Amino acid sequence: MSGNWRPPSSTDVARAAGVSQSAVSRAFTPGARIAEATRARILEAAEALGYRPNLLPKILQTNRSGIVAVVVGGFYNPYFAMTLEAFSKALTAAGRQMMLVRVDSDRILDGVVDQLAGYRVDAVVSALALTSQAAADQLSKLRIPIVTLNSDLAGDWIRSVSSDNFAAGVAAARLLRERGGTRFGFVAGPADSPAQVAREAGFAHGLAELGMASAMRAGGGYDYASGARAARDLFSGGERPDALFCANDLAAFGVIDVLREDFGLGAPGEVLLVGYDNLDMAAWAPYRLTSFDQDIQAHVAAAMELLDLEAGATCVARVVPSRLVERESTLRS
Amino acid sequence: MSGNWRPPSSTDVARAAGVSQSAVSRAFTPGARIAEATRARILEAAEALGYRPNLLPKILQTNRSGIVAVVVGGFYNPYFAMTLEAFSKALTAAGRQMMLVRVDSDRILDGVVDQLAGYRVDAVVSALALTSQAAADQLSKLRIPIVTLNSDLAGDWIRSVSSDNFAAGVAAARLLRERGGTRFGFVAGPADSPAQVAREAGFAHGLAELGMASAMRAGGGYDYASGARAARDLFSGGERPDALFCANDLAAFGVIDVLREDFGLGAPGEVLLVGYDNLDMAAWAPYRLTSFDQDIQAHVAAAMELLDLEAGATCVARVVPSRLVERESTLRS
DNA sequence: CGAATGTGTGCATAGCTATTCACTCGCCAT
DNA sequence: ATGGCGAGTGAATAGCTATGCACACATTCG
Repeated sequence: MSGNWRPPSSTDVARAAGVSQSAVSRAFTPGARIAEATRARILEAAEALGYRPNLLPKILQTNRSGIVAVVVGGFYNPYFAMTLEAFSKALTAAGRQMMLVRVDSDRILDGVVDQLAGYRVDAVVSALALTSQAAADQLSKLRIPIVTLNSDLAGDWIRSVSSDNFAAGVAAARLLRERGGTRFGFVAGPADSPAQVAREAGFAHGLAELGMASAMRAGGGYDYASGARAARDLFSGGERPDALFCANDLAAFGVIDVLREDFGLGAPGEVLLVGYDNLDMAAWAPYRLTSFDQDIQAHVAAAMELLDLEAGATCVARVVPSRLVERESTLRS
Repeated sequence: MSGNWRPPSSTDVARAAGVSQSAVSRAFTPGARIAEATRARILEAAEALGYRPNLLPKILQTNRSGIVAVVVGGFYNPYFAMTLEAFSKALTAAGRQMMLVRVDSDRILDGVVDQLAGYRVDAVVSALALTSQAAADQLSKLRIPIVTLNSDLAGDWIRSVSSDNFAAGVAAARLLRERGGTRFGFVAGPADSPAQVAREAGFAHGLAELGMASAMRAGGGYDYASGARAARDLFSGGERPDALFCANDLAAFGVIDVLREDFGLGAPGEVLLVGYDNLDMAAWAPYRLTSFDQDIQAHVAAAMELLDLEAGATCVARVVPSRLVERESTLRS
């Protein structure tokens, strides 16, 4: 109604209850020294006025906002949604708020850092597949802690949580060999993703250990279309692989659909397949995909711990093991 | 390093540059009266100190934080991820920040409203399937505008954006009839979702208009498992439907997989199917599901408009038409 | 009964920025 | 020459809360 309305302040409540502003503050501060009768009167007045304590002055003094910024690159992959959900739960449980920041590629530099600093966010979690070292350096200079997921940034205020991508790659090679694979293929993710690089390196290492020829290679993205393209590339040539490790589940689904539709190769069946992320869909009937479960709970728990490390001198890195969940995609028909 | 470090303030910069605090403020305020030479000297000093203007004092005075809270119930449905992504883009483009709040059921009351009010969020967007009227009333009393998506809350500061769920239900009935359906079934979402209720009502209305018998009914959730259960229920009895309208795509996928696996009913084929949301997956080979596209861009654009309506006296509601995307699930084999 | 302890309350202040007001110059026009 | 004007700058202030300090009063103990 009125043009310049202003939410009630503690002073307004104090006036209404006939006490001082400090009394109001104490009424809302657990453990503060205040008579129960006074407290009741104040709460009543506050309720009537619709008063809620303004958090900003406290933040202004302490420079601790209780806000954690989570930076993501997009949501096309359900894995991000799962991570976001887990983070949201954990932050809420810790009494903190999540500020969600979405960036296209590395345009993060243009003002986003300024914004985050301006709001005095307590820390930044980067769930970006690719993260800009420049942005990280800026945040470091501002002494804002950063926790990266599956990334390989380094710096004073940077901590990281990763899957043991390399070990999983090795395990994938062993499993596929054990199940009877002889001609191996790797469906790659984007080249600038450290997770992709480590998974591929691990797979190559595992194959070498087993004395197998190195894998054929296709793909180059974490999305469905990229997997579909990779499958066409791999199976259009003369020498077809019979065992595939895919950089993630989403790409694996693209592979499976193309194999079935375009090449009549029913999976499970003629081609062995392993993915990564263990999405809900991996258990669905058309896929039944063997996959590495990233144990998001553990990732998030580790990240939450690292958030509050104030020292920040040494670069802390945590590695969370992935758990292999085997389904029919690694069974011969 | 030092225990109580404090980020540089405008006063620190002023001291370093040999000017007053107000000059520093003006150097960072576009269009402020300041000599170019002075400005340059200040920016240099600010850069050296790593100064970023603190946004909190301004918020403290204006009570406008630039933060919009987005409330969601979970991310299990990729549709939420798509909505979130679109909102994030729109808010960033408008120079605002997103605070993401996740609530289990209606525990939103327990402190979340207090938090949001405390941070002085400019508005709340509720993407919750089910939303608590009590929470909405609290926010209204605080004069915080709310925009709900596909909900039916009402109140002074509440605006809503919805799909034309009823019309889509009618359209689904007509399409299924046109394609040859004779025995209809409805796979329901959760009973407390207004969207579910409207879709079902529209479907029933459409069938009645066509002079068909009312639909068999099963399900009761928006998730995959609920759809799977519904399919078993519907096809275990004697009279099997041959045309299904599913409350959303996720449930439809569950239906399709069960029909194929448990009953050998290939879809597309013997059973006609229509879903809702037009997820990416609806286009994938195992599904090729006819679905209603909610036009998220339009939803978000409408919501962004409604956010800044300051008047708030009348309850504004926008309806966004859904677009039918037909695929093979509505073709007879 | 005096001192000491404890309880409850008010006063004053820090924290940082944008903005208004006032002031000083230099310059132009009358 | 002098009033007026515009540009550039500094001082002061509002905005709200938590908290340290001081004070008043009640209670208990020696």
